[in-house]
This record gives sequence, C-alpha cells and structure tokens, in this order.
Amino acid sequence: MDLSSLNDKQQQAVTAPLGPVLVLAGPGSGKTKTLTYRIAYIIEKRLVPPAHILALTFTNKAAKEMRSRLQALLARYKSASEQITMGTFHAVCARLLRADIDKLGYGRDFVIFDTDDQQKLIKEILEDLRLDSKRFPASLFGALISRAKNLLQLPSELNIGVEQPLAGQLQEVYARYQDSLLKQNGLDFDDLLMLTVKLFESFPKVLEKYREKFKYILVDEYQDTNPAQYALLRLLAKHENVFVVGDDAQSIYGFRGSDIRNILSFEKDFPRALEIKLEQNYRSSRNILAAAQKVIELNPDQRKKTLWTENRGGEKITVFEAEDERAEAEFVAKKIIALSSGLPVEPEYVQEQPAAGYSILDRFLKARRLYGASLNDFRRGPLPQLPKKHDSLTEYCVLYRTHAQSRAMEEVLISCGIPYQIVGGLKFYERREIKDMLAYLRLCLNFRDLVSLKRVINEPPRGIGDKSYQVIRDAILELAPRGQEVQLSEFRHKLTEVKLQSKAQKSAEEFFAMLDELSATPEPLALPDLIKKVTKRSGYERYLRDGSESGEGRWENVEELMTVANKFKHLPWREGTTAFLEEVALLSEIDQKDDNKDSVTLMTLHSAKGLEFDNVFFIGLEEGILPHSRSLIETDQLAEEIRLAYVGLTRARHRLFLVYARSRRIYGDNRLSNPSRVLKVLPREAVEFVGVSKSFFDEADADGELTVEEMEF
DNA sequence: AGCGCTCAGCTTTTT
DNA sequence: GCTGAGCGCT
Repeated sequence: MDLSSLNDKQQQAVTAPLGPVLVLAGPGSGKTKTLTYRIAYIIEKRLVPPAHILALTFTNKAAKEMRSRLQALLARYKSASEQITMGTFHAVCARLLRADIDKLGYGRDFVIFDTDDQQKLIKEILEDLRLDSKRFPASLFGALISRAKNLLQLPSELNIGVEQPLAGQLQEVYARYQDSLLKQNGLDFDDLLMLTVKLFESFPKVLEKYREKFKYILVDEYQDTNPAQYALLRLLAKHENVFVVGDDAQSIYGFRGSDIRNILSFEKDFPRALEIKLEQNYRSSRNILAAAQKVIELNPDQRKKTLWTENRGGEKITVFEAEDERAEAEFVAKKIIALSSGLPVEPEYVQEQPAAGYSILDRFLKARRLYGASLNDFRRGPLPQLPKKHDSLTEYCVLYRTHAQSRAMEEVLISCGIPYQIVGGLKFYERREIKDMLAYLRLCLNFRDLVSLKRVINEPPRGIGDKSYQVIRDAILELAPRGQEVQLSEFRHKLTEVKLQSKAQKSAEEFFAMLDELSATPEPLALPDLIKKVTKRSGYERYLRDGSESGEGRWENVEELMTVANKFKHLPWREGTTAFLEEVALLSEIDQKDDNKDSVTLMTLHSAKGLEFDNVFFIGLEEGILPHSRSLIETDQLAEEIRLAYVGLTRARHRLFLVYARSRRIYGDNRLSNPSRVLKVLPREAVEFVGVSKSFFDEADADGELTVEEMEF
C-alpha cells in the first residue's frame, strides 16, 4: 500500500502494531485520512479480516464517507469495505439489539423514541403523579434520566448526585418511564447504549459472540464518548485491540454526557497504549491557526499540543463590529457576494428593507411556521438575484452558537437572493405531517406505542378526545406486564368491555380495526405500499388535502416521505418499516446536509465539527452567546464554550470573519452586548479590525477580568 | 370534543 | 417573538 502521502506521525499510527493506540489529532491534521489508512492497512497486511473490524464514527455521514474512501484504497478487495461494521455507536447498538434484545424482555422489533417522544411520555407520567409541571418540567426529568442512563444506572441503582426530595421523585418517574417504555416496546437514544451494556453484562455468551466478531475496534471523535460508550468499548475490546482518535481540545458534547476523561486517562486504562500526536495542520492559514491557538490557551488545563503548519500566513482574519444582528447579517451577505462574484459590493445588492407592500419575507415566515418550507422555495418573485457569474457557494459557511441566530441571517440572505441551506433547525422529520405518518407506521408494527397512539388517534378528528384516550391507554397498559407479543385482536375484544362515550367507543373500535387490517397486510407488500394504504385507509390524505395551499404543501411532504421510503421496497414491509423508522430516528442533523448543492451552509458550531470550508463567517461572538450565558456559572462548562470557539475557528482554510453585534434582539427586546472574551485574546498582527469601537481595545489592553455585570447580556 | 383566544415563559448545544 | 398551556365558548 502506498503510504507516501502520509507524514511520519501518520505513518506511525497507520502501521502501529495491534494493541491499544491513542491518536491525539489536532484540527486539520489528517485524522480521518489516518483512520481510513489504518483500516486499509490492517486489512491488506492481513492482520484482521474486514468482517472482524468495527469502526465507530460520530455521524452516519462520516461512516459513509469512510466506506467510500476505503473502497478506493482497497480496490483490490472489492467487498472488504462492505464487510466492516461501521456506524455511530447508536446505530451499531441498535443493530446488535435487534438480534438479542428479546433476552431482556423487549421485542426485537422495538421502535426508537426520539427526544420529543421521550418528553411526551414523561409529561404523561408527571400528570399521573400530579407533579407541578412548572416546578418540575418534563425536560428536567428527561435530562436527569438521560444522565443516569449514560452512567448505566437503572432506576433501582439511581445515584447521580441529586438532592432530596427531587431524587425520590426522579426515581419514581424514571421507574415508571422505563416500565412504560418496556410495555410499549420502545427504546430511547440512551437505552440503545445502556441496554447493550446490560445485555453484555447479563449474557456472557452474547458478549463472547461479539468479542469474537469485533476483534479490532476503531473509534473516531473519541473525546466525545460517554461512560456508556466507554463501557461498551471496555467490554468488547478483550484483547485491547482499540484504535482511538480524538482531540481533547475539541470535546464539545459534555452536555450530552460525554466525558473528556475518557481521552485524558486513556493510558491509565490501557497501560500498553501507544500514543501518537498529529500536530501538523494541513488545513488552515498560519494566521487562523495562531488565533485558534491563543483561544484554546484560555483554558489553562488543556493538554498541551503545539500545532504547526507549513501553510502561508494567508489573509488577515477580519473582526467586524456590527450595530445589531441585522447589520451583522448584511455584512456577511455583502462579503459573500463580493468574494464569490468578484464584484464590488454595491448597496443595491443588499435590500435594506423589503419593498413596501412586498412581503415575500412575510410569506416565507408564515409558510415556515405553517409547514417548515425551505427558504429557497420562496425565492421566486422580484427579488434581487445573486450576480449570475459567481463561484461555487459550497465553500462558504456561517457558524453560530444557537439555532435562534440563523433567523436574521436567513432573512438577509433571502433578500439578497443568496441560496443557502440550514443544517438542523426545523428538520423534515420533525414536521407535523411527517411525524403523524411515522406514528401511523409505528402503530402498524406495534399498536401499544402510546406516544404514536396519542398523536394520531384523533388525527384526522374521530371524536376521541383526551379523556377517551386515557381510558384506552390504561386498558393497553393493563394488557401485559412485559414486552412480549400481545395480539391486537385480544385488545380489540377487551376494548368492547371498556367504558367510553358511545361515539368515542365506536370510533375507537373502528380505529383499532383499521390497525388490525393494516398490520395484516400480506408480507410481499413493501413499505411504500403500506404508506399508501395508510394514507387512504386512515383518511389522512383526504384530511390534509382540504383544498388549501398549505394543505397541498403538507401533502407534498408526505409524498416526499414516500420517495424516501422507496429505498426499502425490496424488503417485506415489516422489516422495511422497522429499518426505515430506525434510520429516520438515528439520522443526525449533519447527515441531512446536501454537499452538492450550490449554496451557503448555515449551522451551529456543534454541527460543524469535522467539517472545513475555505470561507468561514463566525457570527454572534458576544459574551452571553459564546460563551453562552447558561455556561458562565460552571468552569467546566465555560471551558467547553472555549473549545467550541476553537472548533469554530479551525473550520476555516483561508478566510475567517469574526462578527459581533453591539446590540441584539433577545426575547423580543434589544439588549446591549459585549464582544466575546474570545476576541480579546486574538493575536493583533493576524487580525484586521473593521468598525471596532475604541473601547474594545481599551478593555482588551487592560487585560482585566470582566466583571460579572459586564459578562451578562 | 374542538375551536380560538390570551398570556407567560422561554433558548444552549444533539444521538 | 414564538409556543404551548389554559380557559371559555360552541
């Protein structure tokens, strides 16, 4: 294999002997390349057969990319890359559980409950327990339960340092929640990890099977693994054949339970570990790298790593002070136009105000509220157009801390005719009509899915309100103590004995008869047929297509869903639906980005991890936003904000624009803000300041700590 | 049961 | 500035 395109350190990592290896890889140091070559190397040297390799990536997209790169590297072994088990921790666990979860009392056709489903379930439990939803929001319990699961604690083992009386309530809620999930045959995201660990711990034979299967394990983005994921690694890697790659300076998922100690104490856990540092950066200009280095030094106990590059100094970084978020967005838009078209930026390209009476913006905002239209759907009409001749926009990206910041940016981009795509935010799969359809599909597989049942039992309206739903729910919960098969026919019989209002009674019987009929769909039919059948039989199509424009729009979304479902038409519908629902549930935000579209990318810093762009606009660099005001209390969290800034800066190859606004609309009113501390430590010689107030330098020169008052926004 | 209205409280970040 | 809970009316 040709390793000549790798540097010494990369080669050392790629050709390391089997056994534990930790690669500490700075941004832009060829981490993915090293990982890919490593896999190719061990296959080609016949150290491990491809079918015995497990590669864990952070997103599905990363897995897909790695697979295709491997295909190129391993041209001689065509099928090798397909034999490797590759995917996110969550996706791989889901696959393992499909084979053996029946041992834990769940059905193998379990569905995955997303955060929204989880929230709804907890809310019902809180109502049952008559807990005040003001003082005890479902989101709080959701977060705490998630924390417990990440630490592998079942309700009976709960110990996450919460004080009484909350701890007692939490235990009760968690126990009921878990019981309810089991009865519905549902798993939440954290269950995928936790239950896999529990399965391995309780069934040594199963563990042994997978230890044999996964003789060699590689983990990307290791700094963002949580204790459950770590436990999985420890269990599986009997021979310590683990190859992990990460960067402690880019650990940004602490809020999700990831534990930076996993990377910091790797050698302690694997004493034989070989540690290799990749410190040469191939991505960014020297100026950008110097700035990033200064920023990460704000964290005193970050592990020392000295990045260097042979790249040129490059253009200076621009720091721009805007009046408000509108001016911030206009600055970005003007720069994009100027850079991509080579034209001087004239005011006419940026419409300061939408023309009087012309409200494409209003139309869009309304449409987005109604059914989450993409902005580009609304670019028709007399809007200014980006100059015809422009470079590709795929190399431009706008980064921000929170989704809320995208809005002003979107408005200006529309009014300039600049095409863009947003990563995350209101996702296709979060739209109401899509969730409704998915709920119907889930019910076809499993009528006891209460979250789905509640969602669509009265959608379209059937005269089954909340009261009736609750009666039905209780009847379902009484059915069987565990998640084994319960016949729908059995329940339909039981339903006739339940006390409901006569109209609701009739509707409910009809509803479950429909489910019975749908789930009796003969196996040769596939998922697309089932969806069509559902839309007709449930009356959902007729209900959506009420003749209104927005109704048609929604129906188009349902049709789009059918297109996606076509991927599964080769499978019998039960299998196809299960696979489809799983894929949809585990899709990450970044997976939905279209790399081939000629558009500017807008996304949060979290979504940007692992990506790179020639031109990066990093907006909202203000105290209270980055670092976020919610993070100012705890030093751990503050450190994570700094790392987040570091991740943002190091996405850029050539041009980097750092923008902040003096005032910003928050919750509807204008508030003054201060430039982020991140800006104050930038090396002056690498930066050009544009429109920056004198006070910025006064404060930066004073080098004093900001008072709490100044930090708040 | 189902609509529409009002008001409060809120926003990190995601598999 | 948006959402969703709560209320009152049909």
